[in-house]
Order: sequence, then C-alpha cells, then structure tokens
Amino acid sequence: MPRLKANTSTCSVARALELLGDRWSFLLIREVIFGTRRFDDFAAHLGIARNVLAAKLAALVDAGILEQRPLHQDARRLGYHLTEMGDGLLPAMVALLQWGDRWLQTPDTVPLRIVERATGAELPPVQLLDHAGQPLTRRELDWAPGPGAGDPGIAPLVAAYEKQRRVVPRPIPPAPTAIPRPNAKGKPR
Amino acid sequence: MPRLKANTSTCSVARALELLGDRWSFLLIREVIFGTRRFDDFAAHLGIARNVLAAKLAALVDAGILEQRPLHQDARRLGYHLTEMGDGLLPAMVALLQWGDRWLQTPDTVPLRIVERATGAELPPVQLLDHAGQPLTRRELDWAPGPGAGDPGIAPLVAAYEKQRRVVPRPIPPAPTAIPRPNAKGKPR
DNA sequence: CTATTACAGTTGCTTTTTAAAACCATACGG
DNA sequence: CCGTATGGTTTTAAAAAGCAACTGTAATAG
Repeated sequence: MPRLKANTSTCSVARALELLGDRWSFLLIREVIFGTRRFDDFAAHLGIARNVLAAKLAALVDAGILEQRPLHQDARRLGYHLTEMGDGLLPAMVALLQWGDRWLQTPDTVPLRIVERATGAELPPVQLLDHAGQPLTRRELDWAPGPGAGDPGIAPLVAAYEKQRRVVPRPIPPAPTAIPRPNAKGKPR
Repeated sequence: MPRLKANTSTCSVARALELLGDRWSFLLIREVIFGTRRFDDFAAHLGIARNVLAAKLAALVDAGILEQRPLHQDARRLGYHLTEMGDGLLPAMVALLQWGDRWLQTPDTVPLRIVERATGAELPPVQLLDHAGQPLTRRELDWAPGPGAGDPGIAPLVAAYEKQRRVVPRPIPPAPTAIPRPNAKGKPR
C-alpha cells in the first residue's frame, strides 16, 4: 500500500519495506512462526483491528509471503502459512528478536527464547560472517555496486554513497566503546 | 510513536517494532550505514518529508540507536551516527537486504552488494546456525519460554502459543517444495 | 435436517498518523 | 551587513489505523 519515492524503490531494503514496513507485518509473520493460523487468533493475540488485519493478510498473501492452506489434512477450512519466501525472513526475524532481547530487555525479562528442536539449546546470536565463518565487525564491512546499480532508479543514490565514502576517515568515538561482542550480556539501559 | 497493545508490547519483536516498525526507520538506518550523516542528505536520498524526518531522527536518537557527533574531528557541525545499539541492527539489516535481493530482485537487478572490506568478496547469506555452526532449517527450530515469560503482559500470549503447538502435526504442503537452501539462487516470481 | 454457534471477514464512520509545502532560525563566508 | 547552506518548525491536507456493528459461510449440537 505505501508508495515510496522513485529513488528508493529500486533498493532491496526499500522494496522489502514496501511490503513489511508498517507496524503489523512483522508481527503477523512472528505470529505465523509461532504457529498462529487463524484470523481471529491473529486479531486476539495482536489487538489489531479486523479490517486492517484483513488488508494486511491479503497484502502478504499477494506478495507471496503467506499462503492459505487447509488447517489440517483434508479440512475445508483454511489457515495462513509461510511460503518458502516467507520462510526466508526467518534470519531477519530472529536477528530482530535477538536485538530486542539484547537492547530492550534485561536478562530477566526475556520472554521467549528460540531454541534448537533437537537439543533445546538456545540459538547463538545471528552474526555477519565472512567466508571462513569468522564474525565480521562493522568496520570490516563495505559495499560495492551490484549488477543493477546502473538502473536510473538507483544510480543517483549509488553516486551519493560513493561521494560520502570519500569523505571523513571516521570521527573518533567520544568513548572508545568496546567492540560489540555478540555473546556479551551487557545491560544496556 | 506508535503504541502497541499491552499483550504484545512485552515481546522483544514488538518492542523492536515500536521503534522501527514504520516505513522510514529502517531506511534511515540503511542510510547511516551507507555513510549518510546530514539532515538534508537523508531528505534528498529518501524523499522523506522534512517534518517526518525530524521526528524520526529524534525518536531514533531518543531510543539510543543514533547519536549526534561532530562530522569531522573538531568540527562544530553535528551528524547522525550509529551507536553501539544501532550497530547491533546490522545483522537484521543485512538479512533483510539479502532477502530483498533474493526475492524481490532478479540476479541482474541487485543494486548493492555487501562485501568484506579486506577482500571485496560478497558476504555469504546471513543464516541461522546451531552451536556447531551448521545451518538450521525452520523445522529444526523451536521456542521455549524465557525468564520473563510469566510477565502478565505476555503470559497469555505464551499460553496461546503453547496451545497452538499441541495442535496439527503440520499439513502436507500441496507441492513438496524444496527445503530452502540458503545459497540457492532460484528465481522467485 | 434444523438451529446454534464459531469463524472470517465487510461496511461505514471516527480518530490518529503521515505527508507536503511553506515558513523560520542560526551559522558562517564574503 | 547580505546571501546562502543547514536544520529544522508550522500549518493544512491526505492516508492509514481503529472501532463496532453487520453479513455470509462452516462446523456442530440436537
């Protein structure tokens, strides 16, 4: 529904957010991940208005993230399920959940843990890894234009990014904060 | 700004989305990651209305995700930078970008690649890994109540999830779609 | 087979958020 | 001083979200 400006809509993040960039879409997908299938259950769990829920579910089905399948074998009633495309959002989802656990909760208030089914062990934090499987920090990351960087919809943005990159070697952080260790459990605020 | 319902606001995903669940927050963070620092540059790159931009930046600073620091060493003018908390969003951000590349672009239209600074090699897809570093599929995941699951704000939701878990062994997918191989490059739609 | 309730949405209307565009304020640069 | 770049506010309009009541099928009970 939301329409973004031309100069952003070619970016993958922007496109993803055209589908998911509202208050409810991610929460709906969270619900599906946690096993919610029925209209009234979404409504009850989230407190979302029913008309908004209907519109949102339709949009997600339309986008190919959800699909309706029978609730049980040979039942006539349908429920909402993740498609393969929807499944693909799991890493982003878990990363967001873990970020929330880390920065918006204290260790005592974490409500849900994502665990391995086989062992029950909590999942390690989702990290950016290099090809050798080693964690990468923000400083070790960079970007490069992809095959579609020349598209008139995004070329100006890429040019702006190029220009920014040439500037400022990075201001000295006021306090030389520790490199964020993924496993560290510092209490944030 | 958006206020969520009581029964969701204790969940980490919900809390994260109270800060980030709108059309612009993620894009602003993307901009900061790509080096944008100045008010007018955000406005120009995204086409966001200036009042909305001002409100959003203030909210992100208030939340501790961004902070204002001098643009250069001993410059008087300030720019927006990621805090450590903001840095923590990188895995979620990259996961979202990669999802968009995979499902909302064709291989030819991918506009930006995230690479390792040292080698220039494109980052492998962000994945959910177990403790041994092996990729996990959706079926191998489960959840468990955390220390804060008893909080009255979330206990009913956790109870609902428990109940859902007991039902339905999982309906047979109409087409037995391939298990999503993280590296696969199937053309989606 | 009929009545009753559960379910999955619509419809019409109100309130809240977001957006657009014009307007202000401060800091330099000359 | 004057002009301009920067970083916002104010005002007003449009879009989205919320609410409550209503409708049409599906399962279910008798």
